[in-house]
Amino acid sequence: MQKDESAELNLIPQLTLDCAIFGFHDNSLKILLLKWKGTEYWSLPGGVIHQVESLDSAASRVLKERTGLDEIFLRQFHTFGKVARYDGNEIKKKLGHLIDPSLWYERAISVGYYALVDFEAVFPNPDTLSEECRWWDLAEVPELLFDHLDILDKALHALRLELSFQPIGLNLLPEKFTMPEMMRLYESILGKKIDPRNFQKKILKSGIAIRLDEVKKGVAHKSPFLYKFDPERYEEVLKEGGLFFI
Amino acid sequence: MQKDESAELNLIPQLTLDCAIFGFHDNSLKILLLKWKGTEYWSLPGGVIHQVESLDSAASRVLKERTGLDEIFLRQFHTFGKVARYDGNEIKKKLGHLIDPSLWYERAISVGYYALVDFEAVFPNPDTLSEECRWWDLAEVPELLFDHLDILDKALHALRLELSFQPIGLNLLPEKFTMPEMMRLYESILGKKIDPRNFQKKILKSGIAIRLDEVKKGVAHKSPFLYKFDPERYEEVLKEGGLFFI
DNA sequence: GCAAAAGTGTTGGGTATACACCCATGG
DNA sequence: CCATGGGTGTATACCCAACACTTTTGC
Repeated sequence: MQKDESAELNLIPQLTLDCAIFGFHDNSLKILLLKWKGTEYWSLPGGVIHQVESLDSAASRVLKERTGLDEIFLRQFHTFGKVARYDGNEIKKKLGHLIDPSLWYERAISVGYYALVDFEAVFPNPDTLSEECRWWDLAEVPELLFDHLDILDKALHALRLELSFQPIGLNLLPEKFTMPEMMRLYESILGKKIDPRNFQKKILKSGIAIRLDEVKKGVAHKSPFLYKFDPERYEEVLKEGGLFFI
Repeated sequence: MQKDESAELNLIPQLTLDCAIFGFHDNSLKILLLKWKGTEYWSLPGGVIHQVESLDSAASRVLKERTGLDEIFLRQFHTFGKVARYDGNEIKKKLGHLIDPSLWYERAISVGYYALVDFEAVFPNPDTLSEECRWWDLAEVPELLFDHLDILDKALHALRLELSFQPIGLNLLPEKFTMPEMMRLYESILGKKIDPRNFQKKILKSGIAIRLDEVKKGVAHKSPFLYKFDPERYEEVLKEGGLFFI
């Protein structure tokens, strides 16, 4: 986007943001992606920053637009500032029918956010340049435009690092959840297997989750108990030094 | 700074960077600050971003200018994007004699970096708007301009979080150092006391530091042994899951 | 009844913590 | 010789990892 145009629209020039929106469903971690109109190319949802809004508000706005959710758990994790983040030729070739490449030749710096949302509560919503917005399993992510694979990698890395200090479970799981669900959430973020006995012991000892007098019905096999978080205790444990699963 | 001027100078408009440069000396953590010409006000060193350089290169450039050092350990930690980061009245009142406030009324977003340097190797060097550049003990930091106290706080917080995963010691200590020096470095970052016996055990068992056949002379009291890092082993330990002192 | 997933306890090894005294040096 | 900080070992508690079988349910 050119400066003149940015100025007209009251945008901060050459600055954008991109969001890695994570959800959890079917025992695996998902990421919300957009498909660009008339192409087979996908990217992370992103947006511009208005002169009158903070970076955080801009990210909330973008998330609200794509997911319909307010009060989303959002964390800024890195700002991407290489000189050649976009390849002019790539844009001309892949997106030339959609946007005027001359407007996109200028360098852009992008602030990366990751978001954790309740999969069930999201209504995915394409933006003006995209025709589809949907969840992808992390293991099956298609080729992404620009440097969005880098951004996604770094988001995942930040998520792993902060797993011990952020209320990940509270934001990615529904209000009532089972212990195996929570365990598989941790497994999919960490990329490794966890022993179910040790996991349960640790969670229950920490007190962050409480067993309800209720089991999950309608599933095959033995009915698992349902749990809910104790948000105050969760916060407390994270502040006291974290919840490590290394 | 206004867009016209940015364009002339080939700068990215409305985007700056600020650096929290940490050193370690006299058993305490220090931060490098600039004093603005004709005032008693201090701030973190910062700079602009040229169209033809990456964010990381811009930060390296600023650091080279302020410290004389190349190949500095630098980490981006957060981007500060509130709408009203600068207070126009504050600038007019405090810095009106130095800069034209009309040029600074425009909002700026700042990318924060922290740097870890060998205190002894630095030659502090003021920039064009400052008359002094010197180290301050973290416990005695004066009032800072703009939102630089926030930035410093967040830098320290990031440093603490990454203490277990980054080669902090290697970058903040001289080539040969004593165990109590290293211990007090950790103490000053974490803000708490560590047991010297347990500290030594842990460091030596990890293998990141090797005792030399040499003691530090010319100090009062018993001469402490000197150690040096084993950089490969240090990297290895950090990758394997970190070096925790919680 | 059988396949699939849930639920559950114990033990051994290792790691973190707590703790106090002697030693070397400079002044 | 004394004040100061450096150097060191042990005993204990806790935590974590390893490990396998029974139960429940849907099909």
